[in-house]
Amino acid sequence: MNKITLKVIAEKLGVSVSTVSRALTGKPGVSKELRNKIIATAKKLGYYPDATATGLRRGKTMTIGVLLPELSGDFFSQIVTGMEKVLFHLGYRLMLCPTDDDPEKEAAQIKMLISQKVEGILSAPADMKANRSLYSQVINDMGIPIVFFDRLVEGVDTDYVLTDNEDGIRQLVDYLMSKGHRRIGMIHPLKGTFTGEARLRAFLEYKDRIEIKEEWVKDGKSSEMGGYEAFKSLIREKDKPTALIVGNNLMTLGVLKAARDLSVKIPDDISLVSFDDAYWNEIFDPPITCVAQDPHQIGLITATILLDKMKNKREKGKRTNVVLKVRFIERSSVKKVKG
Amino acid sequence: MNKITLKVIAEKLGVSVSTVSRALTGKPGVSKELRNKIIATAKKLGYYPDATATGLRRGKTMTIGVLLPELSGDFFSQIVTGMEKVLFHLGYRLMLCPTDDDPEKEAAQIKMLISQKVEGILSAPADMKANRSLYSQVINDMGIPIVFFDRLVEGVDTDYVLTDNEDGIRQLVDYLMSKGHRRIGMIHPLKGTFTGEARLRAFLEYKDRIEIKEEWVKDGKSSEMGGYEAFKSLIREKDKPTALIVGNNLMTLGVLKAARDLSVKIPDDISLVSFDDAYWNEIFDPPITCVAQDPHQIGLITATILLDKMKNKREKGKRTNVVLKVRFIERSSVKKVKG
DNA sequence: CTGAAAGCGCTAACAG
DNA sequence: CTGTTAGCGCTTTCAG
Repeated sequence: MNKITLKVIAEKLGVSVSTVSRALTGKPGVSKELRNKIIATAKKLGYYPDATATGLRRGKTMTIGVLLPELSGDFFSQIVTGMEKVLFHLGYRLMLCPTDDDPEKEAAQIKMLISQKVEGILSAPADMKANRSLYSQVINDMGIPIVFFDRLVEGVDTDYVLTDNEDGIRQLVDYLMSKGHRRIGMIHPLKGTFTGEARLRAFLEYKDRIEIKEEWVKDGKSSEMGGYEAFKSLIREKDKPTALIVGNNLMTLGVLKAARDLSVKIPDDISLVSFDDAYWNEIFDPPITCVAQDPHQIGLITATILLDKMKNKREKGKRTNVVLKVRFIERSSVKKVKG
Repeated sequence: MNKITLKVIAEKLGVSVSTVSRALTGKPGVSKELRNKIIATAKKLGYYPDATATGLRRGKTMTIGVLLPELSGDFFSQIVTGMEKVLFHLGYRLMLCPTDDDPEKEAAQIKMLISQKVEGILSAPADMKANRSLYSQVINDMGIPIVFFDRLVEGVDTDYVLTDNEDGIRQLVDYLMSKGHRRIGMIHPLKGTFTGEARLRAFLEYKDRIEIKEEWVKDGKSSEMGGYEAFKSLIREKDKPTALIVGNNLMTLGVLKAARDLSVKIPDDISLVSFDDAYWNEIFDPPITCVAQDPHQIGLITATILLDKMKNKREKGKRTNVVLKVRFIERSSVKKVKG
């Protein structure tokens, strides 16, 4: 049960360590027979290359760090699945780092990834500004390529894959208006996050065309629980909006639960539209009208861009910035009202 | 922008590398002042310890491998969140490895984890038997502790945290019987997986007490898509069961979608119960009766057991085997019928 | 085609 | 309290 290293194999075969290394890593410079013999005994002995040694020697580790708010929830896990799909076959592993949308935890994770000598980082940053200098340091001083997805940090010059949040919100509001709604509320994603700010801002731009009371706008904290609470307090107002925009799919879940608990009928008592689709949105009664992103696709694209950056590290100035459109899906969670 | 290593710091301060190492790792044997000075300049210079070097030197890496069928889906991501909760604060990182329930991919991931020198592995194995000898080799030859969760591999002697699948199925069937159902079908999780086999087997034990036609039992492949297809083909039978057990929450989603697409009314046309709860189960119309696991809890327990194994590596014989009970939740997806 | 040698950055005896 | 030394296992010149 002794540890099997190159040296052990080399001694067993009476050759040198470097030859064994070359044979096993598929490098040229070993006769075919010798190579096969080496491969055979490596397998027989149960040799597993030591990634820490390789990593130390080469300064690279074949691992990609992924920073994201949370593992649970449909949206990010779909994204990660997409990333994994493109990266796994190329031999890369993912190191997933949940930040809980806490900039300090995010910073700790970033430092950890630096220590790990990751070859690249994919990040949906916790906060729009908090770790700006750390991110810049990673890119410039450490030379680790970063691609942001879903969210970004202002002032950090790098590639990103975002969704057109403004357009998404506009599609939602315009639709509601077309159905006669003029009094609209919103439960938006966590304040401080890129998506939270962007979606809220886009919504508030309608303040001259529709009625938006301050009490109709709540921070749903991006979570089921937050959406649940926000809806409860919003629906308690005597003067209610006729329609509500919910800023992501987790919060929609919470809102629906709250509506059920309080016997609020959708769309009769209040109309509802959601940013993000989800498998269950179509099954609910009523099915939820929404604008849909394609998280799996986001993952694929983001990973592909990183790969490209890692390959062509020369073209320093090049930036790939993608902004994806959402898809509007009309279902039955909005009723027509008189202006 | 040169790489900052212990050596750089040492030279800058005119001390030796080992002193710097001791100071930075909090080991005794450095005067308080010197230590502070070292810590200060390390920070000023932007020093990040090289995990590959530390890992190589110590043979340990502070990382835990997690093998699981998939990242997406509520169940496993909740489990992982639980694991992360206990492991992160102790300085461990998780390396998540999706297997897609494919034993070959699983084997590749395991070998990768060995190479990575992980300190422990948490696994929901892809197949009940496929990688038995590899798992045993990891435990015995490599000395890497493993804890199985949700599923296990037969014949691999190690700790595990499972759910009482048999009891869960029994509660479901008994409940259906109490509502008068005697013709029951099942859409079970992927054949070959521990949970798939266990839940199916438990169900089939009722074959003398209720009617179970062969066409009423389908493999839903553990996925939404699989559940969707299975339900479609099942409901097409002229002779249908009066009630259906769906073997996990992803498949339930698919079944509900199919029911909607085909205008099959639940519970009027067919009654439904589900293994696993989910946030949305309560919101659906009708809300779904089910037996619930607590995935977050599973994660916490599994991680805790692994931690314990890593600490007390001496007690080789000790095994912690947990079997968790499910919680029955009655909602409205089953109607009473006449026996 | 093959071998010898020099480290990658860090830790852990062992001396002093 | 601090420094010196010897590697961890691997890759990569540089010779032959």
